[in-house]
Amino acid sequence: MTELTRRERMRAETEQEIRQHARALLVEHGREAVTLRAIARELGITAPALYRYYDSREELLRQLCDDICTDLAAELHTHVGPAGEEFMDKVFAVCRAFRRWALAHPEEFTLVFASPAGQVRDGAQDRFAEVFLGIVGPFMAAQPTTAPTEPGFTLPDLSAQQEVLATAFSDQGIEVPPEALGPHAVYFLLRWWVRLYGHVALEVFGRFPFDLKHADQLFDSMLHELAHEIGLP
Amino acid sequence: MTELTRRERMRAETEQEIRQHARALLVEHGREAVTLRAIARELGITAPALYRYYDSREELLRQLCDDICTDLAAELHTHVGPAGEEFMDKVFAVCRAFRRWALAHPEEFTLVFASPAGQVRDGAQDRFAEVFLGIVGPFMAAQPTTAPTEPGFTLPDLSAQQEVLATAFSDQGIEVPPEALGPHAVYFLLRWWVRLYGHVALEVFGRFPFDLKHADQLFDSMLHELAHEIGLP
DNA sequence: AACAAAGGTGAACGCCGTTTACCCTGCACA
DNA sequence: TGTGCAGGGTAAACGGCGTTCACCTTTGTT
Repeated sequence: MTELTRRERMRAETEQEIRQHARALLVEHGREAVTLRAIARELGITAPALYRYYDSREELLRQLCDDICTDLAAELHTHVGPAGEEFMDKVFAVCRAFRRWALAHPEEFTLVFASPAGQVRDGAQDRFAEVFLGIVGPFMAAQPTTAPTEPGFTLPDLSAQQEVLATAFSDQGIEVPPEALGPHAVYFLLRWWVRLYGHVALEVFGRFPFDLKHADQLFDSMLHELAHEIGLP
Repeated sequence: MTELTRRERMRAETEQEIRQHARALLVEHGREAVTLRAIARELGITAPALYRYYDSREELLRQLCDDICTDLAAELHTHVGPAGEEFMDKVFAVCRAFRRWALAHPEEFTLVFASPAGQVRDGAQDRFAEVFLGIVGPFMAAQPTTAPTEPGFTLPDLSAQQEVLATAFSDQGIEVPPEALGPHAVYFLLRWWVRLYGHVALEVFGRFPFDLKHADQLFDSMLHELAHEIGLP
């Protein structure tokens, strides 16, 4: 049945426990509280023992970042739902789920989405892109066609991104017809992400210029605007 | 001439030096490196001496946050320029200056614009709003009229924000005619900030779904789009 | 049965924020 | 003109941190 030796099982279990407690510390007391000694204390072992599992605290945080991405991806896929429903309903559902998740998990959001470049990222950047494209891919495949932007606008040069996007999708086994990957589509994807991220981050960090009640309404307005811009009601 | 006693001059000087070194540490080695002991070392004094100036490291960071806001505001006001030029040129100049500043000072941007709610903010939130409104106010006063949004959209309820905005402006001595503060104006302000912040933060944190060359082009497209939406070419 | 590796320990090093007790020194006031 | 006191500094100490090292026990393999 299980090909694992006793030691390997123990190791896997401990590893799991480490991540769980690290996650709990992050959620409840913030990034600074994710401390090797605190984790060890909760596990009933000593801090140096953790070095059998991770090379440093930094690496543990990277791992944590990865775990969060995985969970977030699962959570969001939940809201994609079956293939039946209306296209925009699904997109809206995923966006709203992202906002809800971010507001409910500010510390995790901060770690994953607002850490300065050199720190946690590096490997996690790919992980994040993977999650993002995993969510977005099916939509781009299903999207009937992208409304051309109004004449008079010169699109920025996004040919490089088209290719990156195409190979990323095929790497992940997501089939997206090439005609759905025109420059308009890429451009629109970026605009969507900018606004979604912008609103959510501002709300999480309390950086709107004044206290917003009805932030939900503002968020929904933004979604409808975006939908309008690709030609859907 | 100077009403200050010798001791007061010394104190002011030291205070200044503390801030400078703290700032340098932040810029060069990140938030975690802003350490009481490190600052003291550079000043040639001992760490406990700093408690004559700040109650805690947290408070020092808050103060630092304030200083950054002040400098940023000055920097941005530089780009507002004299009253002569074209309206949109000025708005664009300020937005581009903000992006340049953020990319050139990622650690400072992170501290001020991407710290989870409870931490640095609290008092700094007002400070930030002050800076934001100080920049935005003159534009809203000068703006001819706001193009109504397309029919079929229901604006979110922003009446509370209208009032907050109005009193904030008058508190700061900025004269904005009440007809420039309609719900459309407030709504448009928020959309602008969401997109500006969204793009800049994503770029600073490297959280676009793939590596963007030509991010400038994307940024400029966004600006032109926004200008288009209030009815300017 | 012998042995090597894995996983744990305790002690130590050098950081850190913060508190405490103490010491000068410049300033105000008698 | 002295006197006292507050302001700005010190050293020492506490507890917590990441990390390293030497060591010891358990486990799996040969």
